[in-house]
Amino acid sequence: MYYTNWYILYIFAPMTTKAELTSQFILETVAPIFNKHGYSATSMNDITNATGLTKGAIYGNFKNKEDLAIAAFKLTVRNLLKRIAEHINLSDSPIQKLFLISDFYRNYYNYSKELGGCPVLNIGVDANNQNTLLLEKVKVVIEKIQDQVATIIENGIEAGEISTEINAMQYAKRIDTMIQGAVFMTYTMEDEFYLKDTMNQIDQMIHNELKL
Amino acid sequence: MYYTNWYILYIFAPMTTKAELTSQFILETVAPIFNKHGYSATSMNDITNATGLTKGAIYGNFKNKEDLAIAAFKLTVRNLLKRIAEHINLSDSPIQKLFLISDFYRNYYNYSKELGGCPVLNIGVDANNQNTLLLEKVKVVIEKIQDQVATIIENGIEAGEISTEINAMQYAKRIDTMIQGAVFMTYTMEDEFYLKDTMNQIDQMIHNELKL
DNA sequence: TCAATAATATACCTAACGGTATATTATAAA
DNA sequence: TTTATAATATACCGTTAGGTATATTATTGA
Repeated sequence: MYYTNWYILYIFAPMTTKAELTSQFILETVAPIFNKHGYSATSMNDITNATGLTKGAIYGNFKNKEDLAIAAFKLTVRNLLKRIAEHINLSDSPIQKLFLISDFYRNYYNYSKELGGCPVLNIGVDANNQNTLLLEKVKVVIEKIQDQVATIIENGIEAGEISTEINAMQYAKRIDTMIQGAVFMTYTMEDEFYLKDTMNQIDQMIHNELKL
Repeated sequence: MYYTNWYILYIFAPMTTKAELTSQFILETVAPIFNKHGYSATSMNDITNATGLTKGAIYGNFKNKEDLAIAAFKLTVRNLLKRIAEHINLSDSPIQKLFLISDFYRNYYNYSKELGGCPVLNIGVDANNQNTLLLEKVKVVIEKIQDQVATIIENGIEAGEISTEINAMQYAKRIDTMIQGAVFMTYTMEDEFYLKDTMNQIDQMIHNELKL
């Protein structure tokens, strides 16, 4: 089925070609599917059905299934990181930024459900022993997040809000580990308690161990 | 290819039929494959190749792929739980049992690699939104583990080793959540630091918050 | 308006999928 | 040793997999 009424979109994005719009549309449609079902459980048929497009359109815009999966993961993560960054920037204080991180993940269940689950957890586990390229992308994302948290902690130390005794990267990793554990438990047990309680635990940790 | 030299096994297990031995052999061979690659990424061809048996033998002993996957998961978990129980029983003191739990997971990376990864994490994520039956089994396992940890904490309270203020189930869940987070991070980042450091963190928590 | 080209649909490829009916062989009971 | 049955191998089923060549349509620039 051909479609011609894409001029509406074109008005708002005059620099993009039709193929670019199609690519973006495919990615946005497909990203939550890959995230939910995993790489090999997502078929090209699922993709054509969900988009209403044909294989010609898909393969005209993406080299193959793997290329599409990687691009979809990147899109999901880009949106997620942007959202986290926005939330963190609600305060200028490093220690408050830390509390804003836990605050973000307090409501992460509802938000991430729209993404088809937590992309870091889902693709991380799915890609392990399956897809080296995809796993590498997940690693980079985790490192990026940890670096950001570590930087906040370091800024907190410099600002005199956080104890100089603290190993910034160690605590960044601890926070990230606890978050991922809580995300896994909440999804597997279908119970938000894990996310909520773990965020309380992180807050408690910030208060008792980091804060001066 | 038919095989006739199974009498050797038969001597040591005289009560089992040939089919039971074959079933067990299939399960032990297949369990790590399912665990590693997930349900849909594991094909019946993978299974016949790994076992050296044919589809006739597989489908003679198992109803279908799902039945096989569930049986394989159960086997892996049974062995895992047995191993944990053995380790916990190295002490009679509840508080020492808690330390033995973190001690067990300190070396969990090497052990679980033999299983094809952590079955709770891998199958938990893999089965989510994919396989209801399998997900249900994972839930039961997690509940079982948490109940056991909670019971140990309660025994610790009764024995006067642990503060009466402590909510046993809450801390059981916290410990479990932190462990799963660490397992995920260690596998995804291929870095044992996460498991080691998180176990130190749990020990610290037991010392500072639970212990009287 | 018309040609050139970009983008998508259609039809089809081979291989692999899970699963099954049946033939063949191994084992057990007499 | 023979016969009944349990267990496994073989050959095959229809379907779906990812992917592609080509036809068709949309869009662009002159």
